[in-house]
Amino acid sequence: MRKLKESRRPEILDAALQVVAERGLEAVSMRSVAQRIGLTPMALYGYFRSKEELLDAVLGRLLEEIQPPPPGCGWRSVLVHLSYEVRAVAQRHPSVLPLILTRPAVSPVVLRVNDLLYQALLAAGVPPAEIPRLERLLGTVVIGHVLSEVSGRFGAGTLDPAGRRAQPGAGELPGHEALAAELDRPVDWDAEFRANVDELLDLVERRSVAERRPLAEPRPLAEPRPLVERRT
Amino acid sequence: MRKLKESRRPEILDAALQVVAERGLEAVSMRSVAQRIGLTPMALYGYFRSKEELLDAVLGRLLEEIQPPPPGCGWRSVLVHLSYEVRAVAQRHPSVLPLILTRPAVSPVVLRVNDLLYQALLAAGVPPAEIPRLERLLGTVVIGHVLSEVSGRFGAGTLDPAGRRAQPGAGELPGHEALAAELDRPVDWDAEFRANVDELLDLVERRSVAERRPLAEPRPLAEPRPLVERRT
DNA sequence: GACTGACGGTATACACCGTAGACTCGTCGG
DNA sequence: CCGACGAGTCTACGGTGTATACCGTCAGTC
Repeated sequence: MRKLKESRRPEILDAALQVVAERGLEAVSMRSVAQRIGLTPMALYGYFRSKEELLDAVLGRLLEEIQPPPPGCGWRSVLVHLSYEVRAVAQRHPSVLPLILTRPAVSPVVLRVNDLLYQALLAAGVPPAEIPRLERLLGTVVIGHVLSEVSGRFGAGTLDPAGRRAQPGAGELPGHEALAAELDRPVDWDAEFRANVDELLDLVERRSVAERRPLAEPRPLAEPRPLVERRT
Repeated sequence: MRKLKESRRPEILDAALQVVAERGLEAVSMRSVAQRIGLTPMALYGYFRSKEELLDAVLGRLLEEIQPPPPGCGWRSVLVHLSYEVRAVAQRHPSVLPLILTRPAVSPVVLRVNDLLYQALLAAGVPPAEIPRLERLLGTVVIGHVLSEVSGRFGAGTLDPAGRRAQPGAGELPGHEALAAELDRPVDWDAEFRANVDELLDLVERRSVAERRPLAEPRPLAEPRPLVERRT
């Protein structure tokens, strides 16, 4: 039997990942990827219809690296675990990450992860009408944070606050001045990520019906607000 | 006096915005932009050192469209206003948005917006040590939501849930099945954005010291959309 | 054993891209 | 009048994605 056509797809994706790891995302071209495995650029078109489709496949491969949560742990642990896994994958392949918001990313693996999120939110006792929105919010926060961390939105702008304050006319930025001490302090991104996820999960917990377990810590008057009514 | 070189920068940025509005972000090239105002591609290099710098300037121009909040309104109104402004700008120029997370975006206008956020959080009574993180979280949620909405992460994948459930082996996605009714319902993205911002601001309020006003006070459910109308 | 597809891959070509370098002007101060 | 200068052009180079045509090699089948 001849070697199946599908059999070289992983090889090509590996090559693409190598290129992106070594020389950045914009160094990925059909020529550079093909050359790495001794092929002609046009050979890749037997496996992917376009460069776009190849990049989508690269992203899919990345997402397959996220490990499923250990069975039998509570909903909160599941959500925490998945958040950390996403961040870990992102940190392993920082240059590829921008694809995740540029491309629609509808792949089986995304479906599976989403399903785990749905199950966890169901187990948490969140009313079903709220679940899709909360799942999207959680995903947005996790992906948004990781992407900002990796692609520089949190980077130079935030890390050199002294220079930033000096830039415009003096006294133009009273907020920055009042917070100078805090802004100069280096940031522990791990801790910040943990705090954000934790806070989001508190929010989820507050949305759960029946308050199955009254929040362990005495949280001062967190009156659950009536939801904005959605219609349509 | 000779016409200053700086004088044509806005013209070039307008041309770039037209190109991106009509033919998408990847249709922006030095050639296409220059042609639109009757110039040679190389002429642009007198105003921008590279295409990258031009795109950064385009993004900066967009951010300048966001209107400052009307003076004298409360911290919560300020934050709501700014969130909605960002979303409005994004919806006016959806194709340009991916730049905002791809590029570091350190510009004076970003500084000014951040400063307004800092001031609002200070006014809310949030302890200073918490403010930088909360500002980043708020920004991440707003930008992440808008970007997901615009660039398709919320799009095809979520909008055709029936087809998605049919894709993998039956029974592989118990979460999706349990939520089928909810997932089939069309989504009101305006309402979802409002709800997310509102929830984040509740979170901010809960972080504020002294609980200056105990939240029992009836807050108008629907924040009236900022009245300030833009002109350009 | 010869014939026939199909398949993996190649070669060539095209239109386009960002941009470096040298060039041409029209205008200005002296 | 002259030199300087700055805005803009021309040409060219190396790179890109990919459409089209082509080729050798194998699996089966007669």
